[in-house]
Amino acid sequence: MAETHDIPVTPSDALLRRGEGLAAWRQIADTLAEEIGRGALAAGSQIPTEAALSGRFGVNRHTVRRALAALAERGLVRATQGRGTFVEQAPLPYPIGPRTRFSETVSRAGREAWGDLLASRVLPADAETAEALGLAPGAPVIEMLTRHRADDTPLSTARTCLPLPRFAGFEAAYGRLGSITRAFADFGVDDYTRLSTRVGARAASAEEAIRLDVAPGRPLLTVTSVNIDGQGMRIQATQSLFSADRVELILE
Amino acid sequence: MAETHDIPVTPSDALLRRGEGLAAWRQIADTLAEEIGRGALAAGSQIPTEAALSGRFGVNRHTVRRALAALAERGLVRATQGRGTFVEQAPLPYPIGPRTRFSETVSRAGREAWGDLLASRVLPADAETAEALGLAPGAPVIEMLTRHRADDTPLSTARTCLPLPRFAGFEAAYGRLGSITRAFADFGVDDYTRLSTRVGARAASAEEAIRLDVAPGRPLLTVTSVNIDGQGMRIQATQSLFSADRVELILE
DNA sequence: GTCAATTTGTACGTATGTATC
DNA sequence: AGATACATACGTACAAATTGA
Repeated sequence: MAETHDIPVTPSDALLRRGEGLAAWRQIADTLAEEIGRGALAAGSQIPTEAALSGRFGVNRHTVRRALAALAERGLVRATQGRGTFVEQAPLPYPIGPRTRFSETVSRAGREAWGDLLASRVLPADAETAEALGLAPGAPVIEMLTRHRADDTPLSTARTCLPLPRFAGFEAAYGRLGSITRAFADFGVDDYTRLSTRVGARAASAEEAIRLDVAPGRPLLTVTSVNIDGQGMRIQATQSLFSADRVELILE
Repeated sequence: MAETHDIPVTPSDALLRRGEGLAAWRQIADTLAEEIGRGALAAGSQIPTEAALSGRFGVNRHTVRRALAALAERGLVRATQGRGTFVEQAPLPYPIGPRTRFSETVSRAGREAWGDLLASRVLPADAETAEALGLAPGAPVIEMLTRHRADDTPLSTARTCLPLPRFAGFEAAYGRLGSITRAFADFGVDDYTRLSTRVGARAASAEEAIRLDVAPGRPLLTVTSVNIDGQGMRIQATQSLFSADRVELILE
C-alpha cells in the first residue's frame, strides 16, 4: 500500500470514473463484488482494511465504508470490529424442481453429500400430515428428523413423514444409505417427483439453530413439499429448513 | 366458556382422544390450527386465554401452553405477555412460475392489487444488472423502486431495472397503471416470461422495514428474477423483497 | 494480566452537485 | 430563478473490539 494519491493516476490505472453519474461508492462495491465473484477475494478470507482500500481507490475512508455497507447488506462480506472485514461463504445454489435430488445437487457442486438420521418414530398422522399424504387423520406414519450436510457443513434439516405399512423400516434404510433417493430405491421406488412445494422464511429457533449450527434468529428458508411415486401415490411429506446463509434456491 | 370439567364429558363432546399415541398438546394444536384455518378464529383476533382453553380441553394449562408454543413456532399465533394470544394473518399463497402476475395472484385472493412507484431514475447499469440484462456495463437503464400492496397491506417491495432506450418513459406508465403487466402492454409487450428465479431469505434492514411496514429484522424472502419478452430479449431484472410474515411462495 | 497496535464503529463538521418544489 | 432538500464526498477525532507481544 505504498501508493500515494497526490499524483493524478493515468487513465489505465484509474479505478474510478468520476463525474459520469455512477457514485464512487457504487463503483467500489461493484469492483469488490466482482473480485469476490471470480474468487480473487476468496471466501472466508479477510479483505484489505478500509484504510488500504481508500488508498487503492483514492477515496476517503467513508466512501469505502459506504461501499462495504452495501456489500454487507447483500451478504457478501461481514465486518467485525477490531478484526477486519471478511468474505462470506457464497450460498450454495440449490436447484429445486420436480426432480431435484439433494445428493446430486451437492455432488455437482463438488462437495460430499450425506444425510444424518437424527431421530425417527412411528406415530399417528397429525391433521396437516394426513392431508398432505392423503391419509385418514390418525393413520400411522413414520416420522424422521434428518440433517443434510455438504462437506460437514449442515445445509438443511427436515421432518419427513412416510405412510405405513408401505415404508416400514424406511428409517433403517435411510440411516444406512444417507439419502432419500437411495432409500426409496431400496423400497422399489426408482422414480419420484415433487407434487407441490411451498417456500417461506422465518428466524431459527434455539433448537433449530443447534441442529443447523447457526446462531438462533438467523434466517431460514422453509420448504414444504409432497413427493409422489411413478403411479401418482403420495409417498413423502417433508418440511425442510435451509440455512438461508448457506443456500439459495434456484427455481427450475 | 360456561363449561365445567368436573363432570366427565360424553363421547360426542370429547375433544381429546387419550392413550392413542397422539400427544394431547398435538391434538390441541391441530384443533386450534384447524379452527384458524377455516376462519373460526379470525385473523387478528384474540384467542381464548390459556386458562379458558385448559378448561375447554380438560387439560392442565401447561399442556395448552405446549400447544400454543407449537402454533407460535409455526407463525400461526403470537403471544404478548399481559395482553393475550392473537391469530396472525395467514400468509398469502403467492404462486411463482414462468408466467405468474402479481396483479392476478392478488385479485384471485379477493384482494385489490396495486403497485406504488416509490422512486425512479436513469443510471448506468451496475455490474450485476448489466449481466442480468445482457448489456455492456454502464449502459443506461431505468431503475424503479416499487411497493406492492394487497388491500393497503404491503406484501413486497422491488427494485426493477429495464434497458434503455427501449423502455424510455416506462416509469410514467407504471405510475399511471400500477402494474408491470399493464405497463408492458403499454409498450407493446403483451407476453413475457420468467427466465430465471433465485430465492433466498434474510432479515429486513431499517429502510426495508419502513417500506414494507414490518419491524426491522423480520424475515424477508428475496426473489431475484429476469424476465424475457416473446422474442427472448431480456427486458426486466428485478429483485423483490417479500415480507415472509405475509407471503408464502407456491412453486409451480 | 497488561499494554500497545490494529481495525472497525460512531460522531462531529464542511462542501458540492442534483433533483424537487 | 430561487429555495430547499438530499445524496455524495472528504476531513478529523475518538470509541470499542480484537490481537499479539
